[in-house]
Amino acid sequence: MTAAHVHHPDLTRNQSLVYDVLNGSDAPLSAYSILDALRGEGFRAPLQVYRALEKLRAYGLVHRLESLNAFVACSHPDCAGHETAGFAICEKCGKVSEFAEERIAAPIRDWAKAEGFVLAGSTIELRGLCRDCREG
Amino acid sequence: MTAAHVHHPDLTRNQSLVYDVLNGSDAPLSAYSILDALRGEGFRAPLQVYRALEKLRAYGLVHRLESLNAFVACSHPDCAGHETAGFAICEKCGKVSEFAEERIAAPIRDWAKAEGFVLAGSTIELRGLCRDCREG
DNA sequence: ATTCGTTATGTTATGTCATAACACATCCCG
DNA sequence: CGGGATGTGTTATGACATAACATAACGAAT
Repeated sequence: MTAAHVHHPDLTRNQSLVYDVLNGSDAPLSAYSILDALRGEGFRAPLQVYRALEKLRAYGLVHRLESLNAFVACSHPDCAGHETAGFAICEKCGKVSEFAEERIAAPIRDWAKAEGFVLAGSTIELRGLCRDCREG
Repeated sequence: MTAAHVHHPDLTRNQSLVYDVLNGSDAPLSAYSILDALRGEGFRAPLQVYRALEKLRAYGLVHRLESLNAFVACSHPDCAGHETAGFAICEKCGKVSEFAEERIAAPIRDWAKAEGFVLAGSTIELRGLCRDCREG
């Protein structure tokens, strides 16, 4: 676990294993990929992964990418407060950049307020080519 | 077909049936719900639905909601040009409001440009309570 | 230290969403 | 009318996610 994430309970063994796999990956991973990566640690069933992911997401350590059905470790020191985090997904190399831009989040909150929509959460995912792949 | 959508080829029978089901629904529908709705019209297999949806999305008549694994008819007269449409999904009544706010799209394009990210498409989905459900 | 509620885990089975592969039909255009 | 492109039907399979139930570990209060 990184020193930056100090605001959540200690992780259980399963949670820690799942987090480490995600944190060590360049690209998002599906739950079943995580399962395969942890068979050597005794994992046998999808629920072992999904239950750990559920907790890790609640702690703000992991995000789900809805457009990929996949998961990533949070790249920010204190993510739990970022209700409107966004992700830029490179369609060539698969890497994901997480951003928490107030310039993007603010107009969304403003729109919701003007509409009378009580905002509980958001999914913001961009697809395209990252700088490296565009140049390559 | 609505008079507003005049910029795409005529729909085939399957495409038209799928579009009508979506257009007549208050809330997003899964592909399998659409399939069930069309069994009386002779639909037997998921592919019949998915293939129609694929075309309808290409025409800009239908959107996919990634966070729900479901589909909605487009609510705008000319949606094909809206690369950064967003959706507000009510978690109580299930209704979806589509929006195409330049105030939200512009800062996303700006961020992408500053990052050197070539934007190909985006998913913007908000979860919460719509005005009606908040008041109810 | 024992009881008891809460949380985590293991396991099997099932449910839900989506596509591969192949065959056949239809349409349109030259 | 011939031939490529597109649409359709069907079977089978792959990929993602959860229900239901049993057992175990933990932690606080007595």
